[in-house]
Amino acid sequence: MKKFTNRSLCPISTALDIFGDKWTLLVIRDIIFEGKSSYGEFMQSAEKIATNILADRLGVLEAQELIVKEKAPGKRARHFYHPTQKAIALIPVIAELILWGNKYYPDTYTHPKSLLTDLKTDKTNTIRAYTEKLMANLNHQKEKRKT
Amino acid sequence: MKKFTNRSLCPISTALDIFGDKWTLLVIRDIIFEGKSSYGEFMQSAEKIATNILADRLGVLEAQELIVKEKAPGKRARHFYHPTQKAIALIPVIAELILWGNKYYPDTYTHPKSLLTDLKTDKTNTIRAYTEKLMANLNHQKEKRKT
DNA sequence: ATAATAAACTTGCATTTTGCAAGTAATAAT
DNA sequence: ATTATTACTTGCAAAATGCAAGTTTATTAT
Repeated sequence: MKKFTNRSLCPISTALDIFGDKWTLLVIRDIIFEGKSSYGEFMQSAEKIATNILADRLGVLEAQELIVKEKAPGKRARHFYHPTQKAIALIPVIAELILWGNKYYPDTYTHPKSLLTDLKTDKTNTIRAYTEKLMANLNHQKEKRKT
Repeated sequence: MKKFTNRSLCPISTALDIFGDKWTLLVIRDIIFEGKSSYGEFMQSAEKIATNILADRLGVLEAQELIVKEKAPGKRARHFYHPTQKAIALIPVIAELILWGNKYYPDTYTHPKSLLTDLKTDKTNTIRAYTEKLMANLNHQKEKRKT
């Protein structure tokens, strides 16, 4: 696993200490915008992450409390990876990244396709909608844990 | 120099292909928020970038047209590195990164210190103010080039 | 009960990137 | 002419990445 060091007390560098690489934010993207939650689903993304890198990044994300790992009920040796509030709070960052990326690389597109058009049309409400939906799931799980 | 490949047509992965590492965005930060413009100034930042990494990243940023390199008039072997519109357009991304970083790592702070409080108080106008100031400089240089 | 299948990793190893120290080239001040 | 400053380049060790293959645990099929 990657070692974790804080290079400075800058909030940008502190954020980059966690996900300043080519892969970590793509896993977050898959979880947040594509609704993916399992190892196999992450492996299927277009960028073709290597299995050892994926395992490492899931470990980092869990250690930094951006995701929680849960045993899937009944289903084989399957696990679910769910976002925490800390990951959900990255939605505005990723939304701005999408807008920037598409502005300067217009051939790019998102999954789902509507995400990009929605962001261009009404950024604030699109971010709010994704955030609220994921926060609701998060509360729903907490409820389950209580019972 | 780092080789450049597009892993997919996702705007996020395309953006990360350029600055998905621990250093590139810090150089952009120095240029945009701290008004730095020379090699020596970048070297002085708290994170202590290695000189070969800095040289590499300045090359990437120039190749990707996020900065332009200019010979400093009269002054030694000095160069200036100025942001292009493409770099200035990253301000919203970095602003959201700052807010996220400080929310989950409250000990962090920005240079200048006012930047963080301004973003918390009025994100939209803070982003606009930084953007307009840098865009004005950019236009001013174009004028100079004409004469 | 046994075998086959599937999901989620782990391991080994070659390649690439990073980090650190030292050296060099071009210009300018003294 | 000598020294200092700025912006690099080079060499090398350490770490991260990428690829292929193997392992583990659990479930389904026979």
